Amino acid sequence: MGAGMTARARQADDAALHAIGEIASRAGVTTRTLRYYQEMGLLHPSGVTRRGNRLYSDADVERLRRILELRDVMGFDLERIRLILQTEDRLAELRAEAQRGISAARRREMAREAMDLNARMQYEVEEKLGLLHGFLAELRADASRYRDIAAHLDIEAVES
Amino acid sequence: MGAGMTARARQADDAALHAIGEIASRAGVTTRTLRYYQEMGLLHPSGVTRRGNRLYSDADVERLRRILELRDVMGFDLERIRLILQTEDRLAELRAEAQRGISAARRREMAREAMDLNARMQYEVEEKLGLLHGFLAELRADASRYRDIAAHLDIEAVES
DNA sequence: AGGGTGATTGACGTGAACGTCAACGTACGA
DNA sequence: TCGTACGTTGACGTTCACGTCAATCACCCT
Repeated sequence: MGAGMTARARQADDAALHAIGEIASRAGVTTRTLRYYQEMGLLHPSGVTRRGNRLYSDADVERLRRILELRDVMGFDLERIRLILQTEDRLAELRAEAQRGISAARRREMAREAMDLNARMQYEVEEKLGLLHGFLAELRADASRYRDIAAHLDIEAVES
Repeated sequence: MGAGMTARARQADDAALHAIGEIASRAGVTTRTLRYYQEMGLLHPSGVTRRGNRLYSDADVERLRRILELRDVMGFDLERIRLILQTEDRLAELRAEAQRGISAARRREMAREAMDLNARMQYEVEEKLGLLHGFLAELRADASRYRDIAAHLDIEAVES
């Protein structure tokens, strides 16, 4: 498809779809990463040109942001991220109603599953927050010790 | 050396040296990891038997804890961790006095280097703390939405 | 009509952080 | 004395998360 279409992406009905290169550079990753995430079942572009070029929606961009957040901030591997997103997706389907084919029992199970996952992740984040606070305290303590040393060196400098 | 010596490690002068297997299992890593860290210049056992078995001191254990903290909490790679520990080590040497061979200018440079590194790391930790707080907020918001869905499902259950 | 740009699908390569295996040595308890 | 447990040094294997390259295709501009 090439460039130039960027400004004309918003045609009539489709709400702003973007090419892979644009999405990648905006997110600070390579196009290879996006293809790999698709291959891993993490992020499927919501559109495609007749030639086969991937088209990403704003929702896709948001999903990518979530993936990178889980990867960089929490340090999860891609399989873990896939499971998390999968659970969230299934819950989103629940909300979307029109899920008449799913039994009430199954729906309650899905909701419980998502809530369990959410609770576990909250616990992990809180734990990590505690560790990070401790680490920050260590750093500040080190800093004050460093200042003492620097002061000592200054005194030596004056004496000599 | 084998087992059994564990309790007799504290002989006369050396203050409690432990075998690699004990250290590894206590830290939740394998012995391979400890050997790899030595190979990478991250953690050198402070003792060794005449046959060649590694002996780790309590200070070594503390250093290992630092390494795993930097690896797991901050997500740094081993090279980055090596540089951090190296800078801290040099500063510790400064404090230990008896560094008459080092010029005042060099000592001041080392102190400044350590303080710069400390400041950069504090910034990174604070940044990560911010991201984690944001992530936790997302999770809590999700949780309340999930509760709504669960409540809705309960109402349906009552209706049916 | 031709060139530049950005996309596609394979397929193979790579670096980090270990895992695993072979061959060997040694101390301890029965 | 012998088996078991634990240690040693190579050396090769493995997984993850991409990087890189080749061959091809389709727009866009001049």
